[in-house]
Amino acid sequence: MRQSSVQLAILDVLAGEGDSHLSALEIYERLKARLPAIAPSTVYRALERLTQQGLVSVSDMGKGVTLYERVGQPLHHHLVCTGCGQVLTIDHSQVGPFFAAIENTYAFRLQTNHLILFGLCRACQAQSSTPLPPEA
Amino acid sequence: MRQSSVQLAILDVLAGEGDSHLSALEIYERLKARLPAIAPSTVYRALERLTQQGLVSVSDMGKGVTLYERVGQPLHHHLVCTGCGQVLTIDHSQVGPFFAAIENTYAFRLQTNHLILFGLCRACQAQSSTPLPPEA
DNA sequence: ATTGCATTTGCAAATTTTTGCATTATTTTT
DNA sequence: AAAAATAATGCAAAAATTTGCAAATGCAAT
Repeated sequence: MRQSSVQLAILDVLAGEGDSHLSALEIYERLKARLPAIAPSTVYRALERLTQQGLVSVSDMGKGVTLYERVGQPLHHHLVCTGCGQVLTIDHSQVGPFFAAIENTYAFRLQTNHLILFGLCRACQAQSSTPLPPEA
Repeated sequence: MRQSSVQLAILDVLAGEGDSHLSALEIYERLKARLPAIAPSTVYRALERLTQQGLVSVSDMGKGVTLYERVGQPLHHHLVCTGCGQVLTIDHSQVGPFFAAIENTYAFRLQTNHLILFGLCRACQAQSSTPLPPEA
């Protein structure tokens, strides 16, 4: 794998946005400022390589688009509430031992470093078990 | 949530294929036999509901498409090798305790019931650390 | 059975993502 | 430094997925 200006620019864009989650097309838009002739497919392919290299993580948060984020230390993961859309960030310490166990059991070297788990947050659990009564 | 013929038909199609992984469009094709006027968007939306209900699981295996599978007991998960594409199936017993810990720690009720983890299988690990020498 | 309401569906259009291929860059070899 | 080999890029087209909206359907309460 060789040096790619696009990859560097993508990392820079992600860092510039405070390492928040951006979609491929959002990254593409921001990239056009410095690389006017860039094509969307190039962004998709560069993101794919960055992901393979472990520099970027992919998050399908249940929106209609895939989001990308720069991988930094410490690693983190997310819980996404399917009720209210809230996103909780969880520390890698909760996940690391599980990953290690998988690697040992299956002689597998994990590249996934960013887990997205869906479910219901406490508030939405309460709401779904006790539906709101109609207004008095 | 009410009764939907499309949802029932989808479950039937998935069961008929031996509960293998099918893409939304593959399901759509098979559905057209019995529901000639069905639209792709209907399949996507029905799959989304089935997923929310925990009856179907979603797998992005790294191909260009999302795959769907009927959820059955016992639950299982997958390790996908990014080197050779091989898919290992792992038992839920490896994952259950981890899920339970997350639920307790964050008062979160997980709906995710099918994990896809990427990495390198043993063979591909060996290959990547010791690149094959050119043929003699 | 009929009515009223909320959900699901089909269709068309918009978006997002992937793919094939020729060209351009970068690295490696000579 | 050239040449050869390999990987990245741009472009256009294809494929996959999402969205808006009106019509159809299922459910519950008459």
